[in-house]
Amino acid sequence: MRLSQFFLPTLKEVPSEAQIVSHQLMLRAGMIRQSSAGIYSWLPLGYRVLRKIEQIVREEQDAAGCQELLMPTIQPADIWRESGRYDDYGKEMLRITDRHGREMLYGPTNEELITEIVKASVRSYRDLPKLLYHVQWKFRDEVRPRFGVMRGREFLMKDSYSFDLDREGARRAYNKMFVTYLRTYARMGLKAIPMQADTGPIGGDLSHEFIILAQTGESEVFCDRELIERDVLSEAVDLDGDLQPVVDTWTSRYAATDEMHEPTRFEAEVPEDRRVSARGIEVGHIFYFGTKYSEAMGATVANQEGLQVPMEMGSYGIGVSRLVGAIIEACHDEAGIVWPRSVAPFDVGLINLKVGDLACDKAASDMYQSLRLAGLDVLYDDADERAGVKFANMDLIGLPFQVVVGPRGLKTGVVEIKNRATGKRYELSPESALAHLTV
RNA sequence: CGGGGAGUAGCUCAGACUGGUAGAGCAUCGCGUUUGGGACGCGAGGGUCGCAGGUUCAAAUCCUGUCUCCCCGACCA
Repeated sequence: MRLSQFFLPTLKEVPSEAQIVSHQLMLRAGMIRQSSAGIYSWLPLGYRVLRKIEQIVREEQDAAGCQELLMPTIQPADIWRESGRYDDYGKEMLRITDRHGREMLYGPTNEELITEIVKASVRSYRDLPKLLYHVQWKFRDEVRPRFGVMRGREFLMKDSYSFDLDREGARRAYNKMFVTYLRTYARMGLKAIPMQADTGPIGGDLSHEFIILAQTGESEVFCDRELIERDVLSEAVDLDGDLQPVVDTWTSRYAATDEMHEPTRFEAEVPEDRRVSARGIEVGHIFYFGTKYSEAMGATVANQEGLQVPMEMGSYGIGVSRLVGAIIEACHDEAGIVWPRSVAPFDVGLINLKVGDLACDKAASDMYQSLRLAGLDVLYDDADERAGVKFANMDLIGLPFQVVVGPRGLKTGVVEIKNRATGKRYELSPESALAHLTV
């Protein structure tokens, strides 16, 4: 993509409404624009990141045998009356009346709808287990939306639902999602720590929040350093095998948010040098809630004895749009965003320092071609701007690598590669620069 | 939902107390000088001062109402 053609409205100054760094940077980097309180448009750069995150989530869900479908955003009130949540959910649920006076709502979550779907088609234990998910916009009419996409009213969420015959089956599904979540966050360059959680309005008695550590996180968290140091992706796990031992290694170590924190237990269980107290952001939440919905809504299957039993259910959410903000909270510096490679909107930012200079234009354009041929996503700054502006903007949007083509380097036949995360620069021939970036 | 703050040019803000017909920096456009970390000079364009009433000869400014946004708290992916 050529920068001269890309819709990237960056801001030099910090808009006054943005208080936290991820919100400020998302506005400044031209990723989002606010439409109304807690509701945002995603501009091209932001949307690229959102889709990258969504794709990682999708791949990991698929790998766990979770099947993607898509449910509507607007739901009928009836099924929520059936579950008993129509009144429980309160004003946070956006209620709508259609032209015929039918009561509808913009879904804040989908337990009722998915239960309705599965109930209609699943009759026997032979049809179980089932793991289903979708990635879809939700609306929760928060009293106080804030922090940009971190607490928006409209947000993109991946929500999965498990259906099993019995508790053991449900536990297997829960464990599968537990492990899958760890992998999902790790692939985004995040350290996510599962912590025992309250179940809130979803209900149920087994639940974990996934918290990532970030200096500007909303809640205070306490955990064993050992949990942070684990390299999740290097641990090979068989998702179809028994995952309980894996889950146990995580849940046996101390990890708690401030509301669940027990200082005495913390000090008793964790050696002093491993005690971490930090800030955290909730980026996922998993629940086992048994037959709460299946019972209320009559979602039963015939078991081996031919008896009708309510299905055992769980639900599993990842805040996809929140993750965009959360990753920035965890990955930024003075100059701007520092994207982990896996979610970066482009792999490389190519800067032509002197547009109009024949040698620079040729070298930059050749480099642009080669990088793209090598399969990289490149943002090519071909705009006629001063060097300072180009550097500042490229740092702001945080692409993992910058390739700088300028008259100074070309004199000796080199281009410069800058690693955004480390700040290190390397002068290399165009060929070795290419090789360096395509390993 | 309780408490607080703010709406003036695309962005950041001044002007309001003390009413007299709107300003700066940045951004944009033109010209020139610059050109490896957010340049400089000259010139230009751009605002129903959130909206609706009221007071007044006169309202961005005073009064009333209303809408929106932000912050703190209780609630949440």
